Amino acid sequence: MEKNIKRTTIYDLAQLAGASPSAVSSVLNGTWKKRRISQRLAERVMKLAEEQGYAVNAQASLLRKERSHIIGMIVPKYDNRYFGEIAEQFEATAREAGFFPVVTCTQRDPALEFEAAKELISYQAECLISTGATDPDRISAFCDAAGVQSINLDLPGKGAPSVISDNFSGARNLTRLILDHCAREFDSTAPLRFVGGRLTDHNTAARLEGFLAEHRRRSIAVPESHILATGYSADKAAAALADFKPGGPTGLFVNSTISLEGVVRWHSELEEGADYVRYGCFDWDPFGSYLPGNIAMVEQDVQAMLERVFDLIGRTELSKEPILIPCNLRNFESGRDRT
Amino acid sequence: MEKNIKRTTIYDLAQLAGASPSAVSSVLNGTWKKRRISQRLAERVMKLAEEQGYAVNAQASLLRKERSHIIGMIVPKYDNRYFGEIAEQFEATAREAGFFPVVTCTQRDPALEFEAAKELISYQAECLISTGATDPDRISAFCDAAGVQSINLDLPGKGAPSVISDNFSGARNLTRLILDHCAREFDSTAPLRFVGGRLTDHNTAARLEGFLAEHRRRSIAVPESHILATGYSADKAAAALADFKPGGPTGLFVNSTISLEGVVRWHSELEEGADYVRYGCFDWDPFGSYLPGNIAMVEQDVQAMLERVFDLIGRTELSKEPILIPCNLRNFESGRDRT
DNA sequence: GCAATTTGCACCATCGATTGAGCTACGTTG
DNA sequence: CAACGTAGCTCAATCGATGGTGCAAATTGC
Repeated sequence: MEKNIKRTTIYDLAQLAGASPSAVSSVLNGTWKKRRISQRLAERVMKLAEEQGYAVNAQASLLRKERSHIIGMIVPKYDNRYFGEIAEQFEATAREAGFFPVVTCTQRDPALEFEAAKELISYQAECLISTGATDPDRISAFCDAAGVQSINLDLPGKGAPSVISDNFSGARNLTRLILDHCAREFDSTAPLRFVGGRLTDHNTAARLEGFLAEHRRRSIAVPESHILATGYSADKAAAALADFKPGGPTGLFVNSTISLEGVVRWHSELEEGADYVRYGCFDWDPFGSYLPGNIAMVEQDVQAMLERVFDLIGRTELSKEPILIPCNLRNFESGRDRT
Repeated sequence: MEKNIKRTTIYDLAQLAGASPSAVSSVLNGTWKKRRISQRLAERVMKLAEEQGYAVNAQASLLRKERSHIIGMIVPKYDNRYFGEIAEQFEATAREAGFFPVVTCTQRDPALEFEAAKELISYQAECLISTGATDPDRISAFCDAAGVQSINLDLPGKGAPSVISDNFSGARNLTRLILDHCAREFDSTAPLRFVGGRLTDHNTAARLEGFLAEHRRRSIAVPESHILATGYSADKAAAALADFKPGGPTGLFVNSTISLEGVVRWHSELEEGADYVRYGCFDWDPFGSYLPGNIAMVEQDVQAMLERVFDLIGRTELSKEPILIPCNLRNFESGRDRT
């Protein structure tokens, strides 16, 4: 770290080895056999590179090469298992496919999303995955203009192919399970409450539709006051429920684990009636099954989603109709399925 | 996406604008006033750049410039709040400081850690943060040789300055709380069990020391069989406890939220005696306070850790003695402190 | 022993952006 | 009207790695 020493370059190594920079380059990038460099020189150069702590300058190398093999992803947050798993699996899958993954977290901030996307394109990313983006179309428009492929994940857009969960079916199945449970355990046919998320958000809207569809199927009317999609945060969910003191069997559909935090807080602070509250949550968390009253969670199939995403990479003329991936419903009612 | 169109360059824009590439360059990088480019030309170029979806080629730009402003971080996993928060806050702090953060996840794989570190250095990162690295010294040795600053976070190393939690004190305080609680609630002075982690890992070792120190202070002997540091995974923690059927008041010190998953599974499957189990966990999770039997969690102070890390950046002649950051003990006993 | 290969490398243009050093045309001043 | 200034550019070298081409020297074939 002494001063800002210039990094070692192939020119330095060439001098030390008494060879030409191009010979050094070909030794270090593995093309030396094709270029008929002797084993002797190759070994000398590799030893020197090791000693000098040489690392190729990717900027220079990529500038010269055709492809960057960089693949970018923007992600809103790392504060839940879903996005954490997406980032982790994306990196692993990308590496396996010979890409260099770069993931960046944009805090659900539309301006930052766009800035980050531009930065990734500056770095010559060959493809950009917008995960849960607030304004995916702005990003895909920019990618289009720059001639870079883009794919939406988790939230759909109109400007690029989208891979998303089948929110409608997942929500309908979860609603069905909670309603069934309330009927069985409490003999109740009261409508559930829908807590968390934002209706302007496609996923929340699709989940609400599934929620309502199942109620309709059973001819249960859902009053407007039961739709508490007041935003994404534990505090907002808790606030939305603050005044609600359940007077009997109560079922809740919780939209996201982050909202679940608020619901559980509300639930644990209830003075009475807590034992008659049952809920299920769209999204999974390992501790979810141990929360009193939680009877099921919907786990999105991250692996399948990413497989579809990687299928799309490099392909052209793709439909922009969202590709729906089924979710897994994890049922905790009987204590099973906790792994 | 039609074919592999060449990306737009300043040469393309220069042609379209009827100007020279250098004029275009200076317009787009903001130095045009200094270089006495007319407002008229500047506006024309910027409009064209917009239309053509121009994005500067960072490879070319960085190759020419002195500094990259790239700052790299490797992180083991995104499967818990601690590392998620580290990654998220690191990115935010780095951006504020004018850096371009690149975070990559290495799955606790030593080989991948090293590969990823080398890649980040290839990309001309000015500084590399090794978070929870299995073999941080190998990485810092390489960084040293390449003339790049490196800093260890979460787990210490000998080759670079380290910022870590005060695991000893945190563990001692947690142990104290659990022992106090067991004494108060059950009138028990039995030694706790230590579950999860690996003793070869510095943090586990330091926490075990804190755990033992508090027992010693109270003259409570801890049998070897109570040290169940059999690895990092829910399954391993559950397996370590599988044969243990508590015959009375029982206290557990759980080392990491990932181990906690296993402990909670074991706890929830106990046929009897579950009501007499109390535990606390080193590391925090938002659902932790709602788990039956969980009386406290240790939250590591990510913000403070990262502040110290950024203090160190760019400085030289730093001590390699680990910098200890105090942890926050979250006490759930009375239902407080759940936020 | 001489031509024909083959081996082993060096030379140099190139990728796109940056930046110090000009260069030109116009206007001003004395 | 010559000398000078300045606005508004352009030129060209440069960053480090790559890979096509070229060219001695060493080796082989006959």
